[in-house]
Amino acid sequence: MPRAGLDAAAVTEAGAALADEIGFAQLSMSLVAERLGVRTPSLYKHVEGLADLTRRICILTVTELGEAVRDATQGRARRDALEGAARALRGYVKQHPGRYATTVGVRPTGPDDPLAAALERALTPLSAVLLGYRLDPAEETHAVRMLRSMLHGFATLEISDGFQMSTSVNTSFTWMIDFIDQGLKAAAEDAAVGREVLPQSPQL
Amino acid sequence: MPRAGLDAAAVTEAGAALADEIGFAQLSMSLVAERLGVRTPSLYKHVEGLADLTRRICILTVTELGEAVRDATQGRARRDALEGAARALRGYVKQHPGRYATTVGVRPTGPDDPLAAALERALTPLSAVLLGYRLDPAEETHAVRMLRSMLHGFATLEISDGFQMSTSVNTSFTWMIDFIDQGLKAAAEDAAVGREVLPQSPQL
DNA sequence: GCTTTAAGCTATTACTATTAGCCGTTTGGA
DNA sequence: TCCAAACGGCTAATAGTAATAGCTTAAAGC
Repeated sequence: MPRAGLDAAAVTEAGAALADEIGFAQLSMSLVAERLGVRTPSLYKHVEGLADLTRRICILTVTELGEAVRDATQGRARRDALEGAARALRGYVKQHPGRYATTVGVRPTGPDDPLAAALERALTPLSAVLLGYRLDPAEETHAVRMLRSMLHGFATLEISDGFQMSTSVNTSFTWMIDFIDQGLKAAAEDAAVGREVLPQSPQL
Repeated sequence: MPRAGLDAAAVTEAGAALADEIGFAQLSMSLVAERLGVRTPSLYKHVEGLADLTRRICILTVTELGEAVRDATQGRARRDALEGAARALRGYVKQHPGRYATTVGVRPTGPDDPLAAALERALTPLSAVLLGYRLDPAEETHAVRMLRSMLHGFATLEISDGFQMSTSVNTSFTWMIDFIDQGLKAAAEDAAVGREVLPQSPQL
């Protein structure tokens, strides 16, 4: 019996691809094994089980997503960066709905969990986008959470075909980006007014 | 053998309660049967299977959610109504995470699907909230979608403990409501400027 | 009170994940 | 180069899942 040359990464990649094709809910160890031309129990030499496989796909996804958002915001600022990040995330989710589904409802088990690091790396470019708006530092966490909520919510509703009406989803998406951009500008102006009264004013 | 007096509604309610307690992913026909003091196959006299049960829980959830949002916005307008709707939705999801999980990734099969009607009823109060801001009618669908995305995204991230930092999630939530309220006001002003040039101006 | 309907049941089938243990391949050291 | 140990595939078996078939009896209607 020849070896298939598998390892954890290959099993994870096969599982991720399969999840995108048939949906995360339909993902099973047997189907992953079948795709790899191997019997089901063989997978357990590389991953600990379905839960472990799901977790590995999740980490892969968060990593890929973070890189996509980072690439899309490099060298851009404010609205350009915001739009780049938003479109990158939306595009990734549309292209990899099965992978993305593995990320909902999981959280790091501890600070040394590789998922924690991946999540932090993925959120960094979002923070960077907001940095360009020069918000009140106290507001930044709130803004990241809002941005994340909106993008995550939009993407999940879109892939499940949650938007009923025929109105263009693309137009709604652009409208939403504009809405956030305008709101962040306004919030930044408020913050700038606050900064003016400080001694080390940036205007001088 | 005495009868348990079950029907589809009772099975659905038991399933919904169980999903809230143990999580939707752990929901099974056997556990629902156990909770109702009945053998598993007996459930099939009332629901067609796990998929059907899930669908029924989903419809129940969307209905309850719509009622909660409607009650929370009755007699209020603009920011008050917005905050009421947002808090009602967030509160429901926190209280019924299992029920809510059944609603992600499902969509009506057709126009006569009871889920379609329930969804429309649930979205009506959201539209009503936005009506108070007197947006450009062409923007209203976009605004509903944005609002839905943000609230859905925030709620799902919160119940999965997706927000890492220690910064208060409550504060972030209020900040987000303010952000939207301010943005809608600004968008409404733009729309009002557009209306001014029309003959039947509302100012007169 | 009898008949019909329907709600429970047991038994069974066909999946699923997972573990135990075998056996041949590959690899690394003498 | 050969041998041993580690490792990656396998078969077989266990337990839990959804779902169906068909029996039996309780409830409802004439």
